[in-house]
Amino acid sequence: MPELPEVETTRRGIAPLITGRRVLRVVVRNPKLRWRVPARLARELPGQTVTDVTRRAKYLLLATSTDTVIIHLGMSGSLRVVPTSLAPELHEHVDIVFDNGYCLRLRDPRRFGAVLWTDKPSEHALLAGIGPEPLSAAFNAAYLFRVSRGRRRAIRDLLLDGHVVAGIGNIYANEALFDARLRPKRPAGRLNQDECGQLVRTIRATLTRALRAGGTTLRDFQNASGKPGYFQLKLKAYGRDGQPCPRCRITIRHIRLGQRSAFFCPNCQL
DNA sequence: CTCCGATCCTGATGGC
DNA sequence: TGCCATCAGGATCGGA
Repeated sequence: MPELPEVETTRRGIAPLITGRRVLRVVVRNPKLRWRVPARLARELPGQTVTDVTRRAKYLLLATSTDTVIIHLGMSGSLRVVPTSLAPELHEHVDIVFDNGYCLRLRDPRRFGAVLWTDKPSEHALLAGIGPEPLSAAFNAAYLFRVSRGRRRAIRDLLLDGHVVAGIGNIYANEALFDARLRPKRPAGRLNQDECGQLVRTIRATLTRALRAGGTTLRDFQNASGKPGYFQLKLKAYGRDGQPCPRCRITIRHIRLGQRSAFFCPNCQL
């Protein structure tokens, strides 16, 4: 489940390999992803040179002088730079072929990902309105306190809302709440300023540590070199139901919150 | 405005 | 052994 650390790990892996490379062609073996891969992509991109590889929330943005390719890894997506001659495997749906014999290859078994084209990224519906990056100064205690006022929804769900804060998925939301000693279902509007500050700090720390470990690999995630991340070894709450809390040894509990799992220690998270 | 459920998809897993 | 149901979940959409 690529969240911010996994997408950023992917960005760092592919950026040095494709920046400055000219696109020869785009091969779309299966256009049916979360949204249909636009035909315009294969028409417009050839001949253009990748000038920049950036990330916003969980979106990877490949920029040329005039266009931007938007890539989302969904739940099961991964990107690798491989020799163009290497035969694609099942679920390897899109290649962006470069002038040096290599291509950027998207694998996405569950096809929740996306490959889109835009010439005005700042106005694109998916990118406009995204909340602040959690590792930026704009995401701070005052901001979280302000946007959570009057909200009755569970704090776990507020953290998953990309319009509130970018790039956090279920794994890191649960982990940050564990470290902040806050229950996933606490109504967001009930957090005081100190708790908001604490949560901002644990979100930052969790994402930073995950980034250092190369992300979390539960099943599908692999970085641009095909290697897994290692943060799953450090998870304290997520997926650990029935096992002892690393703080107090009480058994970690699993509940269903909305449509998703939540994990917490019933003793030390309030 | 806010919130929640439904939706898209495939592969792994567990029960019978 | 095989079959079927369930679950994983990012982000949008529509309706309450």
